[in-house]
Amino acid sequence: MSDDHPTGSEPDETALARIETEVAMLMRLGEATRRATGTAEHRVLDRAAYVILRHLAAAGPQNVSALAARLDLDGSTVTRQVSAMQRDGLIDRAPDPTDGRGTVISPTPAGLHRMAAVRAARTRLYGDILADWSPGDRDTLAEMLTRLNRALENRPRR
Amino acid sequence: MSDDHPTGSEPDETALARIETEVAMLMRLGEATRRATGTAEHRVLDRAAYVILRHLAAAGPQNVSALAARLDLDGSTVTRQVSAMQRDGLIDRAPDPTDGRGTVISPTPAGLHRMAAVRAARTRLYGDILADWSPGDRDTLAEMLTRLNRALENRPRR
DNA sequence: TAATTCGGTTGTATCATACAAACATGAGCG
DNA sequence: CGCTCATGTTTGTATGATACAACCGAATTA
Repeated sequence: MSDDHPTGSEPDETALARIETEVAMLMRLGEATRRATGTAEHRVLDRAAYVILRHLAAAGPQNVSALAARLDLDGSTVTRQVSAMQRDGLIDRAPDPTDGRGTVISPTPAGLHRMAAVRAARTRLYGDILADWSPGDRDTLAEMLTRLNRALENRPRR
Repeated sequence: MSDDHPTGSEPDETALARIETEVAMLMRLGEATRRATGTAEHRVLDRAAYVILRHLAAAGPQNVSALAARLDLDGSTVTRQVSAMQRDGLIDRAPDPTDGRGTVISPTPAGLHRMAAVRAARTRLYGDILADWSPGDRDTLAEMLTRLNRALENRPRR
């Protein structure tokens, strides 16, 4: 690659282009990795189901809209996700006592357990994948990913 | 792995767990970001269509199987993707002269043009999102993402 | 109280993807 | 050579993830 631009050397533009490239690739490979994390017995948690559980565990029970906003998903998508998760016993829905319209979603013990299992499996997988990385490099990667996500979360919305 | 565990503070395990968390989140946010890159006129390139074009541009024309292996996709998925891309004039298919079974996929000028446009738009978007990052941090992020992807590509396959 | 907004659900559509089966072609072997 | 097996590709079918629009009921507000 590295099509030389006529504007002289621009290391910054190059970094952005590389970030763009690698994020796109990570989307693909990460998807494949996710699929690879499933074992026969316990169905793989959906992309969204997993992050929903993670978020409920981290930030406490909350309603559909809050989840949708946080995960940048449409409300209808979250509704369907939590419906499926309720069917599977991963979350509970209860009417919001303070607002007759809302329903509060909370993880069930089974949901938390499943989430932890998936998380452990994936963490193990990353341990294998990054087996030959130094602790310092792992820390740097974790740090950079965290900062990237925070930046993405704060991006100006449509 | 090294003899991790109860050696007091274990920054390494924490780093892996954080990486796992942030990759999962990046999958979600990156998806949203991708959708946000589309303008009304030109349809957003699919997740796969974009990486297929990128790969064809970088590694030259190749057949369905090679693309599938490289992108960790099922062959049937690639077939359908390239069918759609052919319909849209983004790629050409020609019988492989050296192997009657194969078809060689190559990007069309229109496909390359579209790819470049999407790439530019996304790079610009990342420029906005990372506006307040130092060039050094951007380089570090790019570097870490690249290394992560290389590690994912080399992961032991099923 | 009527109008409006807000939270949630359902209807419908699209895309992304996989697995299995079918099919054609190439390769190796008796 | 002709059979068998592997390989490249496609098609059939299923599932999942997701959005947008339309809708309903409750809350808020003018």
